[in-house]
Parts: sequence; structure tokens; C-alpha cells
Amino acid sequence: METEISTEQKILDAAEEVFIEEGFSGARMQQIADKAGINKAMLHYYFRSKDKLFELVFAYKMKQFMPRVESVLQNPALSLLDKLDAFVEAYLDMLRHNPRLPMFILSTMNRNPELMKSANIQFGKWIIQLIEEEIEKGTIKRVNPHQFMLTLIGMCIFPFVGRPVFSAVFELKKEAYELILTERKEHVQAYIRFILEP
Amino acid sequence: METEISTEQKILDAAEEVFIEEGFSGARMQQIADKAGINKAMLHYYFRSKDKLFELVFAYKMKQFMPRVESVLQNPALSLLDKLDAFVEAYLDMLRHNPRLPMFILSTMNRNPELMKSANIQFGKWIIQLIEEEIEKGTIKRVNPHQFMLTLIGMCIFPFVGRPVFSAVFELKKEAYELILTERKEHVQAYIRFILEP
DNA sequence: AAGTGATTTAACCAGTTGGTTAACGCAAAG
DNA sequence: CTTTGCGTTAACCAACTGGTTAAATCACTT
Repeated sequence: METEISTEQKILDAAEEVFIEEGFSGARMQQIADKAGINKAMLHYYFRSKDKLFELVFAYKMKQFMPRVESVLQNPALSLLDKLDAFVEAYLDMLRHNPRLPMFILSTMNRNPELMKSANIQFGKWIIQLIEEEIEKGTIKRVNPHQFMLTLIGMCIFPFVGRPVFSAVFELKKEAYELILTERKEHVQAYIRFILEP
Repeated sequence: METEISTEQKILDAAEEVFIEEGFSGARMQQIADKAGINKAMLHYYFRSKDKLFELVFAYKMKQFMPRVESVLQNPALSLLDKLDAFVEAYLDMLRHNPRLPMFILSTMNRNPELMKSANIQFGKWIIQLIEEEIEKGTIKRVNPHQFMLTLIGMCIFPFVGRPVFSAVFELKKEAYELILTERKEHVQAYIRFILEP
């Protein structure tokens, strides 16, 4: 049985694909219409303009990109190490299912930094505070929280945004790079423990 | 005294700025002409087409982006740790002078992976081989060379491509982020020693 | 001064782009 | 059966885009 997909949703799906592949200025309304299997005028009927359509797609993708970790972070039964482990686990899984997401968000934000409004931002402060508390308590080694988080997030994201360059420089074929991505989770988690465990 | 700048060079400089700011599809030939202070027809007189002009700019920027480390890597007077230290030192300095370079290269390569031809690629193999040799000799700890290099390069590049997102999430103002970039070098070098020193 | 080749300009052009419009189809409501 | 309002379409449009052209200007040689 076929699930009915509304025209609106077909447009959003197509727009997502095209914007991620081509970026805002590279994307063409006609291309989105074709991919959605509809008339170009429908795009403007449902979403007034290219800008509006892009805003919606971007906000949706941004939500996906920002880790939803409030519940994990606030779970008192978990140590900081366990929390970070869970974060890396979930985040790397999500990225493997959306490998082009990071480049889409990062490159869009680079040309349009004010777009950040559409995102939930709170968890940054929480993590920093959490790290500082644990350092005070002496349960983890003393590190610079921002430098540490920059490295940690970079370790998750860079394999995806840097893939073409990295696999060219180190002459890694598709399968070899896939293997690296598979093993990345353990590697990052080992890094966390190695850096933080007293 | 004023140094004469050829029209050709003025165009290249302007094209570089515009392509880096806007990307290929976002860049406009008229904008490049305006920035170079010349007529649009001159662009086509000196460089046949937008594609040709972009290719030149990209190849030039790619050369800048790829670290030139042959001499350092092959200097037998330096230990691997010293070589990596020197690499990080030089590379982070270069990036601080060209903060938008990484995003330009990475996003272009993501949409156009075959452009890699224009780059010198050899140093990847050398570094991997070097790391494996040192592991054999027991002078550094046993690590997965590719995972290690992915982390190391990511540590250098991510602060630049991820800046807008990161500074928003952690609510870092310009000065705070600049400080982090300043301290990044030491942080990366400390990481290298911490991971590799037996 | 006239010729010559490279450089520069304004005007132009055809194709593309985001966006609009007016008519049409069609199901539900009256 | 007619009306009403949403969904859909083809045709259209003005602005913009990369690219061209023919004439003008400049620097230099003869």
C-alpha cells in the first residue's frame, strides 16, 4: 500500500536534497520542482519565494544538526565520561546517516552567520559548566573546556566535511574511508577517556 | 611610490575575494569586475570564462592550502614529534592569515571532488609511513595513523570552518574566539605529545 | 605622422532565473 | 446543478547572467 505524501512534503523533500547538494545560490527552483514531480508555480504557491523555502529547509536541518542532549546531560546517574560517550555515540550515528549535513550547515553559516537564531543553543553553556564542575571536584583532569570541546566536536564533524580532501591526500578508497568512519566512534571515545581520566 | 599592479593581477585578486566570499555559483562576474575597478569585458579578455577564472583561482588557493612540508618531513635531524610540531606551527599560522581558505577549499571539493588533480598529494603517504616506522621502532605509542592524522588535521582546520556555529553554541564573542585561536597551537602540540610520547 | 598591435570600453545578446498571472479542474457545500 | 475555494497548470515576464562585438584608445615602432 502506498502512503500518500502531500505536495507540500514532496516539495520540502526535494528542496532539501537540492539545497544540500547545490547550496542556496547553486540550487534552481526548476530543479526542485522537477525532483518533486510538480510544476514550478507550485513552489511559489506553497512557499512564497526561494528565500522562504530555504529558510524552512535550513531551520529543519539545523535542528537535526544540533545535538539533542539535554536529557542525557541532566541525567544524574551518568558520569561526565558516560555522558560524553553517549553524545559521541548518538552524534556520530546521526552524521553517518546524514553525511552531507555538516557541510551544508557549516558553509551556509559561514556566508550567513545570523541564521543561527533558528537553533537551540543552550547546551553549550551546560557542557562547559559540567566540565568545570568536574574539574573542581577532581574527577577529571584539568583541561581548557573550550579547547577540549572544539577538538571533540571537530573529531566528529571533520571526517565528514573534510572527506574529499582527506581521502585524496591519503589515497583512501571508498571502502577504506568507510572503515575509518566505522572505527571513528571508538577512537573518539578512547580520546575522551585518555584526555579526561585522572 | 606606488607599485604598478597589472590588470591581470587586479582581476585575480578581486576574483579570489569574491569566489571565497560567495562560492562559485554565488559569485558574479560583474562583482569581480567592480572590485577590480575594470570593465566586465576585461574579465573575458584575460580569462575566457567564469569557469577558467575559477579554475585558476582554485588551483592557486589549493596550493596555498596544501601544506608544503617535504623539507621538514625529510630532515633527518628532527624527531617525528618535532616534525609534527613544526607542521602545526606553520599550518596554523597560515590558516590564521587565511581564515576563510579552509571553507573555500572544503566546500568546493565537496561539490567537485575531481578538482583534486591540481594539488600536490604525496605528503600524505610519507607521513603515514613515518608514523608506522616510529611505531615499529617503539619511539612513539601505537596509534592508528589515519585516525590520528584525521584528528590532527581536524584540530587545525575545524576551528576555522566551524567558527560561526561553535562561537554561537558557546556564546563566544569575537575576542574570546580570537584568544582560543591564539592558544590553539599550544593545545594541538600538547595533544600530539600526550598521544604519541611513550 | 602613420601604422600596428595590445588594451579598454559601451552597447548588445541570447539564455536563464525567480516569480506572476489567468485560466482550468475538481471535490465538497449549498 | 451550481457555487465556492483550494490545488494545479501553461504561458508569460522582467531582471539578471555569462559572454560577445565592434569601435575606440593607448603605447610604441617605423
